[in-house]
Parts: sequence; C-alpha cells; structure tokens
Amino acid sequence: MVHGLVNKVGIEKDRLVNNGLIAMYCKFQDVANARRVFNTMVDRGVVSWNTLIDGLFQSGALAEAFEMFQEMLRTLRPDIVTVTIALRASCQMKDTRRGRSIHGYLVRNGHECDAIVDNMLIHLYSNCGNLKACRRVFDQLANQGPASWNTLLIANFRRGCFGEGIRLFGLMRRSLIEPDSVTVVTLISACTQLADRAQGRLLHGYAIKTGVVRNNFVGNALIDMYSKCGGLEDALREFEEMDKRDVVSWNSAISGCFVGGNFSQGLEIFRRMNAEGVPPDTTTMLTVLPACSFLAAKRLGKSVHSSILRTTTELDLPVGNALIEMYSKCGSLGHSVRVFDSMRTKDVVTWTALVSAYGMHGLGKQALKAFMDMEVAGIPPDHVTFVAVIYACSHSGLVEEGFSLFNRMEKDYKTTPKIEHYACAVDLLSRSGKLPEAESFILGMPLEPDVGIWGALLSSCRNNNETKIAERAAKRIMGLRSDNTGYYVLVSNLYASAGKWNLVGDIRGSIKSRGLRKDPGYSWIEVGRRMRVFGAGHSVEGSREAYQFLEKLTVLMEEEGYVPDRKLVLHDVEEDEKRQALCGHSERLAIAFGLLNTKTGTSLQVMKNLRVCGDCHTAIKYISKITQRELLVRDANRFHLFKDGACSCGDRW
DNA sequence: CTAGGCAAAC
Repeated sequence: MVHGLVNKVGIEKDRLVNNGLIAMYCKFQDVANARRVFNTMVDRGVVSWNTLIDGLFQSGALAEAFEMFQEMLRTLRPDIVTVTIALRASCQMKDTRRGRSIHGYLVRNGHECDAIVDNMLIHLYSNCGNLKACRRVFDQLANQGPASWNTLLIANFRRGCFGEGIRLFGLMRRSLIEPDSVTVVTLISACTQLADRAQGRLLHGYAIKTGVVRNNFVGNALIDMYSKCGGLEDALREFEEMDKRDVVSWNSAISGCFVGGNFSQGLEIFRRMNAEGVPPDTTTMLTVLPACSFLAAKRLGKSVHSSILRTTTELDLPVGNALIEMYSKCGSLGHSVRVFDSMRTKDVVTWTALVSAYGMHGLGKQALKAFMDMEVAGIPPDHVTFVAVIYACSHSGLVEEGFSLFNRMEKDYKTTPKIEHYACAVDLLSRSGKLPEAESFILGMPLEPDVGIWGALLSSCRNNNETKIAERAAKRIMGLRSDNTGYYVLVSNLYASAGKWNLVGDIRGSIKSRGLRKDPGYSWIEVGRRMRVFGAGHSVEGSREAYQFLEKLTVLMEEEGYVPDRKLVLHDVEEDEKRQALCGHSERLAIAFGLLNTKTGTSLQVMKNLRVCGDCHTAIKYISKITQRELLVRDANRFHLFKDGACSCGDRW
C-alpha cells in the first residue's frame, strides 16, 4: 500500500525512499520485491547495495548475496557496513577463505578502526581453530578492549587449550582492562568443562564482589557449573536467588536436576515454570522429553506434546525426533508412528527412532521395512541406525536378516562396524541359541572384544544352560576388570547356580574392595496419576499388601505349573538384594500393586531399570494368564507384552 | 535509508 502511495505521490525516484522500500521488503523476507525496487533505481548508493546484500544473506540466498557483493566491488567503494555484512556471513558459513580475503581488503584499503570488526576477525580465525592467527590479529589491534580479550580467551577454551586460556587471563588482569560479565561467564564455563567446582566457587565470589552476578548470563552459567560439578544444591540456590529468571535459567535448572538423576525435582521445576506462565522453548522440550522417555511418563509426555502443538505451527525436527522416542519408550508405538508420519522433513535420527521403536516392541519385520523405506527415501543409515536395526532383528529372532545387514555395513554402506555392532552380532547369534557360533565369532573378530561382547555371550548362556562356554566368557569378563558391576552380577549368578560359592564370595569381595556398588534394581508403575517405585531403598505404602497378594498369586501359579527357579533368586551379591529376593523382585511387586489397585481387566504397564530375570519372566507369563490382564513390561532393552500366558518377545528376553 | 562482536540451557 505504501509502495503504491510512493508512486502516486511521485517520489519513486527518491534514493532515500527507495532505500527504505528495500529495507522494508527485506524485513518481510520478500527478496523478489526488494530486488525489483533496487533494479528500478537510477542512483543507487552504498546504502542501497548494503541493504539488499544483507537482505539476501538473511533470507539464505548466500550465493546470490556474494555475487551481488562482487558486483558491488566493481561498481563503487564499499564502506565499513558492507565489510561487517560480508564478514558476518563468512563467519556464519565458516568460510575462512572469504573471511581472509575481506581481512586482506581491510588491511589494503586502510578502513577506519572499528572495535566490532576487529572482534569479528578474531572470531573468524577462532572458528577455523587457527589460534595463532587469532593471536596475531589480537596483537595488531589498535586498542584491545574487554571484548577482544574475551574472544581470545573463548578461542582458546573452545580448542581445549585451558592452560593457555588461563595464562592469557593472567595477562589480561595485568593489563589495564577490567574483566566484565562476559569474561566471568567464559571462565565459569571453562570451570564447568574442567569440572572444577572450587575454582568456579571462587569466580562466584568474584561475581558477587563486582556485581556481575545480577547479569543473567552469569547466573545461568553458575547454575550450569554447579549442577554439572556435582553441586545441585548450590545450583538450585543460585536459581532461587535470581530476581529475573529467563527461559535459560529454567532450562538450566531443569536439566541440572536431570543430569544427576533427580527427575522428580526437575519435573517439579518444570511444573513451576508452567504455573508461572513462562513459555517453554525448544530447549525446554528437548530437556523434558528425554526425561519422560526414561521414566516412561506418558501422561507428562503427552501434555508436553499438546503444549508443543498449541504453541508451534510446524514441528521442529529435533523435537519431532524426541517425541517419537518418547512415545516408543512410553509403550505407545502407535503414537510414535503417527508423529513420524506427521513430520514433513525427516533426517537420519527420525528414521532411526522409528526403526528402534519397532525393535523395542519386538516387531523386527516392521523395523526391517522401516530400514528399507529409509533407503528408498534417500537417507543413508548411520552407525546408530545399524545398532537399532540389528538389535531389532536380534529381539525378533531374525538371525539371517540381521547378520546379512551386519555383513553389508562395510560393503554396501561404507560404514565400518564398531565394537557395538560386533556386540549386536554376538547378541544376534547367542540370543537364538547359536552359542558356539557366537564364541568363535568373538574369537575371530578384528577388534579386541570388551566386556559388552563377553557379557552378551554370557547372559545368553545362562538361558541355554551352556556352562562350558559360560565359564570361558566369565573368565574373560573378570580379566577385563570393568567398573560396570552388572557384568560381575552375571558372573556371580553363573557361579552360584553351579554351587561355586567360594567364587561368588571372591567376586563380592572384589566389588567391595574396589569401592564399586551394584546398580540396585527397581521398578515403577503409574497408578492413579502417581508413580510408585518398588525395590531396595524404596519403601512405598501398599508394598506389604502387594507382597501378601503376591504370595497368594504364587500358590495359584504353582497350581498352573509354575516352578520357581530358586537358583536364580537366592544368591545375589548384596544383603539388600537377598531381602529383595525374599519378597520378590521389584517388577513382581509393582505388578501385584497394580493388580490390587486397578479395575479388573485393565492392562498394566511396569518399568524396570535392569533386565527382567528369567524367573520373573516366567512368573509374569503365569500372572497374565491367571488374572487375564495384559501386562506391558519395559526393561532396560525393550518391551515385553504378556498376554494370556505368553510374551511378545517369544522368550528371547 | 543500511550493518555489527564476545557469554548461559538441549
């Protein structure tokens, strides 16, 4: 309308008016009209060129923009604004070549000194990791301000040169330049990376003394530093003391809780954030959704999903990917597929999430189909995709299909198998009972087998009563002296079932003497909008009733033919574990609790942090038959759907 | 009438 008015009034030849029109169209990303105005102009000035070139950059027409820039150089002398625009674009594209040539142009043409341009130059060389060039530019500056020092420090820290960074900070203090809030933030984040809480605390004191604590960047960096250096309490104190929390403060506090495993605390802060009306951003979603996945908190995940739908028009790619994973880990494969179908752009992560979703739910054929569809869609699989698809085959007994994929990784996909892929292959063979094949495969593999490899073999031996191979695997595991106690438990269970109690004792002693602790097993279930946790160290009201109910149930199960496998129950590594054995493994307690506290016929969903043991797997099959309930159990690897006495995993648990 | 630096969360 205004553009039309310009013509009507007869000022369409005015340079300033036309510059204004170009700027306006650029702001609306309407490059075509901006160009049209530019082309009709008879007396273009530097501003006209600058405005259009920047508009092209901002709308992503990079090649066109640089072309225009070259044309401008042939037409008239650029000013410092032109230089800034071109330099920023080169920085963003990490195009050092172009940046260098602009740098050279600046030197040759003797442009006025400009602190911001100087800083962009340091940043340019920092981007390509050229610390020497950074230092050279810095040393030649007419005046080194705080920002130049900061950029130089950051360049060093980003390259991991902490010693040099700290040395430079020493030089900065001896110069007359006072550190500012950016300096403090930079140093705090270096402490975070170095996990140096003591140094971070000193900087906290310094920030208070100089008053920069009130800067949100500083406060947020402190939250991050404390929570990642094992000081969640300090982190949350800082969070509570801030007077104007922004979305990053909230996100930092929430993720700070999650990294240490404090899920309920983190979710409580997320609830407060919503209650206070702070709009969550993409980062909030990418922090909360994985926590929902871990906890299988479907209700919360769904509410996050609906708030995403309410606030955004198009689903962000990483958020969509996180939603697929969330739904599959919450047991809602259907929702995963629906989110997948709704996504307009899909990347390798999207497809891998789908493959892994099918795999977790025991649908190997569907996982393979997704893998092939991915190829048709022109998205090449990566390392993670192969883990997902081979695991999917492994859990569905598709040995040949899985193995042929493993063999084709190198040949057809130019992806060199890593140790985790060899572990998948071992799992594939041994899970279907091909134990001698699995063992010779390990002995012939080109990489040094690690505990994961031998562990995959050993855990399958136990299911197949294959003691000879099991003992060899056990010896290897003990020889590798891993810090992961899960493997020692496997070995200990093997010796216990063979009655070799002295060896069991040895393992227990070695775990203790090395200061390791066994991961306690626990299970959880959501009943009546509340999560209940069962297992050592968790006492829940109602667990006594659950235990009593379980006893009655066991009688019925035995009438149906259930024979408890005492071997598997009674010889665990720690005392609390024995107690747990006596009152039933945590997943059984959680199921019993769910049965008691829900209406007849409703299906239950139970989560466990470790793998379900063989005896529980058998027991739950009986429970599903006797009570005529569908029991969906998520263990560390996958879902088991127990229904009328059978499990969806086909006993490849 | 045009442009711009260094810093925190996934």
